[in-house]
Amino acid sequence: MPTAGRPTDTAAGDRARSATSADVARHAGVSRATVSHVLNGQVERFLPETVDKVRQAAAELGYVRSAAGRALAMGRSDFVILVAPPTTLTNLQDIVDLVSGDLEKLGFTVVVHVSRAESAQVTSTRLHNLVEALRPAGLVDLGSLSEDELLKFQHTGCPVISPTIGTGGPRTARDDLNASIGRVQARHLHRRGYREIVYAFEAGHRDATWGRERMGGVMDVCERRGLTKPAYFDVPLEPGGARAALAAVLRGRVTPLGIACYSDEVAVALVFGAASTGVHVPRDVGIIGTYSGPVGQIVSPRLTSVYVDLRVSLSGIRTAIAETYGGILPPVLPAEARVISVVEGETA
Amino acid sequence: MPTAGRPTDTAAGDRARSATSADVARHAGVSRATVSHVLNGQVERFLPETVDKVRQAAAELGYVRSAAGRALAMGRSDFVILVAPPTTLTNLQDIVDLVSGDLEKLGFTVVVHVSRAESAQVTSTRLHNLVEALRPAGLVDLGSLSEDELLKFQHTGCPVISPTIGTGGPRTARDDLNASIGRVQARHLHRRGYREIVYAFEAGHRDATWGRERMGGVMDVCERRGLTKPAYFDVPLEPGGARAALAAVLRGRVTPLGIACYSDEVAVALVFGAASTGVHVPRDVGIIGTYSGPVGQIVSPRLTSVYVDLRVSLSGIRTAIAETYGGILPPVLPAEARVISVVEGETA
DNA sequence: TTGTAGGCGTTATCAA
DNA sequence: TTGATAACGCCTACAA
Repeated sequence: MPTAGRPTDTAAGDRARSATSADVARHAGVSRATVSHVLNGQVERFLPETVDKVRQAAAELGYVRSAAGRALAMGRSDFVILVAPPTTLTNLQDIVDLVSGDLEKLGFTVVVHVSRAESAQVTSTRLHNLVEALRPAGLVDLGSLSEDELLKFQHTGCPVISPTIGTGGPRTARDDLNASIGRVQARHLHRRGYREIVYAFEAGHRDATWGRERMGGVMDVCERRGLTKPAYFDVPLEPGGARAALAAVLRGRVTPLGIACYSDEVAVALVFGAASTGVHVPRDVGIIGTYSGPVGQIVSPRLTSVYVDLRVSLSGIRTAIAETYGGILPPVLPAEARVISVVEGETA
Repeated sequence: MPTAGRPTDTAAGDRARSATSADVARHAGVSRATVSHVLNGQVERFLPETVDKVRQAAAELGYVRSAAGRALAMGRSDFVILVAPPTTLTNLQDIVDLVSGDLEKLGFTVVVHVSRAESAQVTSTRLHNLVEALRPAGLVDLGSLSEDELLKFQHTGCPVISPTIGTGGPRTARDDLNASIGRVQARHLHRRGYREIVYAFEAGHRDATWGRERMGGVMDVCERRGLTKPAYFDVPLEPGGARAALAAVLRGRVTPLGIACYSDEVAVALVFGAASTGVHVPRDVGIIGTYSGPVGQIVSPRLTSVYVDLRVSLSGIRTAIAETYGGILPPVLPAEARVISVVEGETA
């Protein structure tokens, strides 16, 4: 409930109250109902002449129907909330592009809700209020919402699209993508001969979205293959800190150590930390990151990393969108399109 | 106009129509008007007992007032649109945190609109529709909107907050921040003894937001100091490409060359490209980036870069928010707080 | 101190 | 083929 004092009138005084459907109706010499019908595509049942008049009037007046009015009448707005995970997503832009491209073609308006850092609790409440207030046509989760939350939102009557639900799979789809990242990392390290594996978080972000899931995947593989249960540690993204962290994990070890990293940044920090300590990569330690932008590939040594194909991993969501709203199905991806693949670098 | 077929009813059937103010009124045994008043802070004029009843009822029913209804009645919603620039903003999260922290304390809900890649034209239209439809309480521009657009939105009656306008300064505030980045880069390179300077864009992103402005700053300094007008070139974020690009600019040169880069990624790519070609940094070429995450600081050699302090550079916007809506002014920053500073690394 | 009534812009229903 | 009319949920003068 805004405490707001009226924002100072900044612009020129002719504050043009935007055109309403009544204005359009008047301008076209028809009734509001007609305007509504025509503008909603019920063109077939009107004289072409009438249709034109209405459209023209609307165009001339720059009429955009009020979301409020429409939402009120329909019980649901045309907004789709895209929930961005509280992760440093280097390519949020691209994701939004892909998703909202589909949706806007269907006449929806995408609005992004970025989860704030705070407690999960607070964040959840904020989103809940947003949903309750906006009555969106849908909620697109990129994978950061828990199943409980998803169900709660669905229960609101708001269709929910998420990797977890959209794929029709069981509750595991989302965890699975991230667990898979971990698994791929672990398998690669193991294949490369590292018999002991640890997991590296970014300092201060151990609870970063999906961190646990990814490490879970690593543990998974280790357990199945009879390796010792992986330890984990935090890496500050700053030379001294990274060096110290690395030194600490290596203390007392003799056999080569494989390090699966939460992100490419963490991995790069470790790689250079190692170099500056005389630890040889990949002989003494193997380091594999998680692709998060080009960083890892423009440095030398080139980072070994796990790449998640955006197009592929989003195709589940895009399909779900198409199914839910009757849009066009996204292009079918070649069978060999892999969501996760290893970028073979020089560090593991 | 959504073509949407009704989204399949997914959840259990007890689709709880959310509580309305009428429900709350009934539940509390008062009239809807009373509910409205109380919930909007007109507490003083009611019996404390009544106030409690209402609040309790609202809480019990999980009542959240409909944005639609409110917007319709008020002519303006409680949403504030935060326009994110079409740039890879590593820390969009942080920015949103800072800005929406202020706003949410005032009862507004922040919603992010990320400009898509497409043509400026299309993007502008999308935003325009969003504004027209949402009738937001305000529009916070992070600096990607042109003055014309800003004015157009203001004209809609929507208070606009932006670096350009918020600071009360002339049209230059925003350009200035970016031009300053360029100027600082150029000055640093010049001070370090590079007598010829060029500008490096990221390949495929020459039109990235602010790229021109930044290069403008570089040219500015060069001109004023009598250096030759800087050339510019594109750097692919990939080892081979970067190497080739570097080779091309260096061809035929003999004196040390200073390179001001659009981003740290570009800078890092060049640094490693140079290393692999036997070009010595910083002796043969000096490279200075623009801080965009920790990348530059975790590699060796540590990148010399220009750092833009988010807190400081956002304080203009936060102040504008406070002034516009009567919130609390952001903490006064120490005088020496510099928006832009040079991170002294080993590459220039 | 509380309630009544009218209107905000749109859509759906039904009558003309 | 069109147009009245009644919701939708909320806010606010104004009346009680």
